Amino acid sequence: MIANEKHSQLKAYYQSLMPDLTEEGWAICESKLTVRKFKKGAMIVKEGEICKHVSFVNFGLVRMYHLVDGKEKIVMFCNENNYTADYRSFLMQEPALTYLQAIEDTEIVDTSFAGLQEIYQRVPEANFLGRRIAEELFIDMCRRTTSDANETIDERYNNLIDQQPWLLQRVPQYMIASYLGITPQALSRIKRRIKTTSYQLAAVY
Amino acid sequence: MIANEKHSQLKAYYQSLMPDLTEEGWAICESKLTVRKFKKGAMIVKEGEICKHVSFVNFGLVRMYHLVDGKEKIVMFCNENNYTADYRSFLMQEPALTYLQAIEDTEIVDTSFAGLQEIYQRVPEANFLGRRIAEELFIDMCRRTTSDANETIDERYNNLIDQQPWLLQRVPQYMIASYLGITPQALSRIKRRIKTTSYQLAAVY
DNA sequence: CGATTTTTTGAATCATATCAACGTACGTGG
DNA sequence: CCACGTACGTTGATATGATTCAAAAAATCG
Repeated sequence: MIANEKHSQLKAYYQSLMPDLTEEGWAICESKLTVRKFKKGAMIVKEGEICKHVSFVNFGLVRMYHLVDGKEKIVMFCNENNYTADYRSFLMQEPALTYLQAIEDTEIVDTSFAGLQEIYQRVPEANFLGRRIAEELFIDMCRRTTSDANETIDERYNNLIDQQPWLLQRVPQYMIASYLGITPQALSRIKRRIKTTSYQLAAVY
Repeated sequence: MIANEKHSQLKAYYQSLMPDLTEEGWAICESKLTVRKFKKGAMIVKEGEICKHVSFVNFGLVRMYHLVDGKEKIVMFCNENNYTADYRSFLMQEPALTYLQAIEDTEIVDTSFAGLQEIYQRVPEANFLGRRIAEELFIDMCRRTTSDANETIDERYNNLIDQQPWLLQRVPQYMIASYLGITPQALSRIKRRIKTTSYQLAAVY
């Protein structure tokens, strides 16, 4: 079925977190899903709106950012096979403090707040899933905070090169800079510094 | 009963999050609880150890901090009627990246990792609780991140005065500075700046 | 190819860190 | 009760690193 096709990635994701999800359980979940597409640059959530869905990214790339004094500060990027949302806004059903924007052509699978509550009620395993998603998000945030606290900017940029090299391919540098919490100029200077440093290291051998 | 006495605050907390928790359910939870006391200055969790419990604070005050280049960076304070833990370490059963220290004489109620898994299995509502706790932690972390991203240090100090005035009473200034991510000297200067600014404002009236 | 966007570079400026010294408060032992 | 030591807070001088503003160079796209 075509409907199945659209949700196959999400089904795999569910099954990886809930190994004993039944077909009936999945059918209930699937009945609550809707698919949306966004062109590159389109806004998915705007500050002040309530974030009405949690959205699983089938393909594409989404950035989450704050707008402060007219300047963007990127909080995170979400690529395919991850959930994206202003999860705080979604959970509390309060206005979002952030923007979510597709920065590539993007397809997402939405679950509404009411739909998720129904899933929690009718599919007992799903509370486990909800717990695991919140825990994962929390752990990610810890990682980020720890890295901000413990690492120099040079180290954080190097880690990004190691751990998310695809970001450098898919995202302009000024967004990387924003994500690292510095200006594009500062990042440019860091790159130069790292390049010359690694030449110096190479010369030692 | 004396045992009940020690857990009464936690029971109230559970009931606030799980209104339909049965007495049987609570009894199962309670059978997994243990109480520990720490003198002011005692370490609850050290970096490199696995955080074996989530701990509900009956009374006292706990700080969570990183040690980086021999310097402490405080991440959060936990006072009575809150959970404290290196929750990342606890969830993943991996070595902690942080320290937890009692900075007042403190009494906590522990739930072990194994104990919590058993609670999740035997008390269905508890998955909901676990989800809510993870969600709460996540939301708190969002708040913190948002505030770090959007506010000047002056604003963050002012917000702290408004929102957690008890911290100023119970915690030395150099810890507040560490929590705000600045040196004690910088905080001292901020205080002076704010004082003179508010005099100037007062003079307008 | 030309137009626009993105990145790089330079110089001036600002904020905070750092180093060092001094002031203050508190508590303990003589 | 006072004197001293320790811990905490304040203040000043200097250094460091990032930001800002401005402009040139490079890359991208229609």
